[in-house]
Amino acid sequence: MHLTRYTDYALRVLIYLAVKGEERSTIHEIAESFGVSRNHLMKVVQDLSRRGYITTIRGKHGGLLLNRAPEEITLGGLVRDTEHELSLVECFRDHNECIITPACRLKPIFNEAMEAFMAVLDRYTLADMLGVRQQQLARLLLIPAEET
Amino acid sequence: MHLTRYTDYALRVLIYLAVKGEERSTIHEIAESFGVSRNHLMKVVQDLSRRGYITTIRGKHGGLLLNRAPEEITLGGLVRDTEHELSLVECFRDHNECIITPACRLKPIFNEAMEAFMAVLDRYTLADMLGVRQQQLARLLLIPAEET
DNA sequence: TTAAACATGTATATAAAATACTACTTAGCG
DNA sequence: CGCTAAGTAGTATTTTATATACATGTTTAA
Repeated sequence: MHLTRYTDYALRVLIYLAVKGEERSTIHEIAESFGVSRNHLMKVVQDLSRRGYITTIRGKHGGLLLNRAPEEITLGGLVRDTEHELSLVECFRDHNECIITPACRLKPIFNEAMEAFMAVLDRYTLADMLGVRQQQLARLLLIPAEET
Repeated sequence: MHLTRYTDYALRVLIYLAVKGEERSTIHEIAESFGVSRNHLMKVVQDLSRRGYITTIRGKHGGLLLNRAPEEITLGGLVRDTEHELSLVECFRDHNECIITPACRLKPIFNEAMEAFMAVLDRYTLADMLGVRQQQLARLLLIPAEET
């Protein structure tokens, strides 16, 4: 049971952008920072852009910026947006062939568990990710200190 | 985000055995009933046996029996036993290379979410799976009605 | 008008999971 | 005593999802 790297990377991009603040960041720079595939990050970035999380600016001196306040980006929302397959077991999927489905009580129980999981994530926002640790994060990401 | 079929099948085996009650069931019969790989089920059964969930009897007229009362088998326990990889994102694993881990607040949050998820599963037992629907389950599984 | 940036589609590689295969052990039954 | 139905165990193969790479296009500031 785990989330995909896709979701993981989406979170990292948002954290990076939030730490960097007003200044533009490039995909290249973020990929370098985390030591992950630049091409894969591109897909993630496009998705985040299409969904309105970030703004992308093409051309020289282009880059990425957060498009929403960190306080308004919930973890739950993001996970729901980027994790396509949230179906825990076969009976949640389209091609379910489990014969006991009509009488089985597992589905509602797993549903309840899933909701409890998401409820926790809904309580936290990107702003909660930073907080007092913003400076430390900036250092780890090799982002020059902001003069805030 | 989903559980493996391995866990799914483990649950199905337990449900089958619980519905069948006192009578022995064979792996073959269970695999047929659900239309799943007999060989894969074998691994699951061995695992359930090693962990004390079920008793296996070799030889002619052998088969499987539940080794604990359905009321004492919790969903949470089973999932923890059969789902080996409960690490949601990279920083939960052994070979974590995410550079912001020391300052990152995601891990404790995901931990909390995971605990909320498991807490729900811990509240339900195999007995809850059957309840009023036992007859219907027996019919779906093509198990001759018990004279209870 | 060029270079730095994002955009898009397709192809390949990797890793995990599922399944299949093979050989073996146990135990009831005739 | 030997046959057969059942579980045991290890290994190999296939499948699938995910991740990564590659190739090419588009935008825009300098």
